[in-house]
Amino acid sequence: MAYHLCSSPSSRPPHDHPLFCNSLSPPFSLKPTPFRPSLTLKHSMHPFSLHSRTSLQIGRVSVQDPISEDTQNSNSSEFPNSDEKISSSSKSYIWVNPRSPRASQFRRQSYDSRYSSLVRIAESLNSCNPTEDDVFSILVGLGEKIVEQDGVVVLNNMSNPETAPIVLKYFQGKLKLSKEVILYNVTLKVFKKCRDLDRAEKLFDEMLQRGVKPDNVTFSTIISCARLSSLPKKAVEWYEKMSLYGCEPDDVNHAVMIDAYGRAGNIDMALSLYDRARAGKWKIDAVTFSTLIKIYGMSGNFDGCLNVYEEMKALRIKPNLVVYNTLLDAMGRAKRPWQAKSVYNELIKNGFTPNWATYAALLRAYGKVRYGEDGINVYREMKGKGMELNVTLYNTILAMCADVGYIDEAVEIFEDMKRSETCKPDSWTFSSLITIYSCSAKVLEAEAMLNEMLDVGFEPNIFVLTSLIQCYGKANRTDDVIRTFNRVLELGITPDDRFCGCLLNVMTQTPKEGLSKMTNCIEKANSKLGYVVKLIVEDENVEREIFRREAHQLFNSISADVKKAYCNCLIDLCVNLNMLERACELLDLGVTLEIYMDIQSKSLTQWSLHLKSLSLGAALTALHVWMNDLSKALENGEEFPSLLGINTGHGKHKYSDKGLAAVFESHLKELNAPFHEAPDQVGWFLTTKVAAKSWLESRCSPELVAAQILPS
DNA sequence: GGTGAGCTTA
Repeated sequence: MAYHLCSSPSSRPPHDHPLFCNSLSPPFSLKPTPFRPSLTLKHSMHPFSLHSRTSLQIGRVSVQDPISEDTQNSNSSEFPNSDEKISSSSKSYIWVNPRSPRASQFRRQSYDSRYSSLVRIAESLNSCNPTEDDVFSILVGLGEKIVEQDGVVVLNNMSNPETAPIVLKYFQGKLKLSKEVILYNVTLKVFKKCRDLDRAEKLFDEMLQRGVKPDNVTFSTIISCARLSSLPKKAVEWYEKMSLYGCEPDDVNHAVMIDAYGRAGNIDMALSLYDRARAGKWKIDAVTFSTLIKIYGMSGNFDGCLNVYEEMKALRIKPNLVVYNTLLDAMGRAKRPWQAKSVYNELIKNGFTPNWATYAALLRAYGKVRYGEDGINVYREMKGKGMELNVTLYNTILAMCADVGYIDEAVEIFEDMKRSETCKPDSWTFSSLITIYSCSAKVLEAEAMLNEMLDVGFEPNIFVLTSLIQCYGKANRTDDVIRTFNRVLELGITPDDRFCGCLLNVMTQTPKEGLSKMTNCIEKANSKLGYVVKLIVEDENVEREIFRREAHQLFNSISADVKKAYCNCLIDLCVNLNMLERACELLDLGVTLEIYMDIQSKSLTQWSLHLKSLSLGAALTALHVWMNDLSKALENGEEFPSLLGINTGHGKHKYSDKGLAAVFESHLKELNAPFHEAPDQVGWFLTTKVAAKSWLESRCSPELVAAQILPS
């Protein structure tokens, strides 16, 4: 089943990107900024330091490398199924020589038949009325010769939280129990299956009242019930209560708690339990290791993930597929596709067969960093193996296509999906396709896809409407933007930070006459943002301090992942309106609030300006500030380094073939600046100390430079 | 009688 690529990304027509005009369209990147862990994770006891290189860090795999096709290896069974959990403790009424080989077989058969009848009884108890009459009448069927173990087996196979306590009561009344705690524990297990922590807690109180002492199993069951009920903090509470009841946590309790602490967001505690587990030589299995990798990944400590992986190998614990998948996912989130590829190769080498989670993680890893070809290769590999893709996998591939701007490929995959017998496009699918068209301002196609979505019965959601607004904005159709915005309000959808960011981005592309309409929308969507925008568009004379204070308050009120996008757009708006001073003010605020990090850097040999992830307006503003700083340094007689450089990044942003680099090249020429593109360093413009100094000296006063970079 | 896993988007 060959997959044919209709076009390569480079065959798309170049995006028009003139320097200063209303079509100034900074590639609007709403990528979340890397998560910065608030806790420093110290693992002093680890045999591997967090900075040590692990086997997966060696060497970078080329993007162009084909993904290994060597995936036909059969999966060796890592964990033979042990099916020996059922102990034979029932009585046999026919004498068989206990030493004969037939004896154990006989015991087993006899027990199996008893066990099956107990399971059947449990099943009827799951569906009967929760009354003593009904429950007891079923249990009478057990006969008079019941033993404690019968109660354990029945309750252990139950799932009805209303009848289970009545069953418990029956056995308590019928038998003199020697291990009552076990009956309580299996009843708690029923509540755990139903994620009913309330009932579990009530039963715990009841067992205390009856004088039954809880044990470690009691606690691990309740703790696990809490974490399955998405109440990890409750899980922590119960764990901390253990010693009050004379229970010392054991291996199993710790393994559960590493997970529960991780889910409760208490990463320090999770890791310190892990440290204690290692120091105490407790048993830690592959599942717990995968939990640890996930915890490190969530905290943004991606080297920590690799170290855990190395550590488990050092402890001779065999990774399983889930460990590999978790690691793959973490490397994707870390934006390290080459390491994701290494993990993938390693799991293949070790004989595992990739499953959907493996492929989904790989696709996300490639999509995030726009490794389009690699992503499409994953799709080809899955199709080549005849894999049945599910909706999520299709959606992940389409999201990847949206990330890298593969329109034709997305359409083909969408058609393939519609032909598939096992899954149908859902609202996510349509949302991705609408996004793909919107990012390229293909209004007709986006609208057609919207109609197709409505035809099959999906309501437009905030994702779809955000994309459409972006589409109309790019196509300069302000009235359609306003119409769509009103539709959002009519549908009762609350604008979120990203939605407002999109409106703001549209505004940076809106011709002057449309600005007041856009301001109105933004005011309705977010009054704080609306106010700052109004100050920029309508109030030239507002005091600097007041403007800064309002902008500061705005940045404090929005989520971290949109701050840079907002700041970029606001600066673009200022630059579009010839307000360089305001732009500088916002850039400075952005630096102060650490929205922008390390724009300028100085080493002994090189001074640099880093413009990656800045919008065009923000980058030009930063250049202006840098040039002024250099002039000041020259005036002050500061020693210049041998090299000065500007890094614009590779400029391969999706949907924009002309990145910052191309725009800067011509802009630097206009300024007569002696910076030249470095042949061996993509995205770098370099100059020497001598050339820089003579150029700075030849420039007029800094004020005139301002005029030079502004649109005429 | 006890732990326990990857699945999404602007």
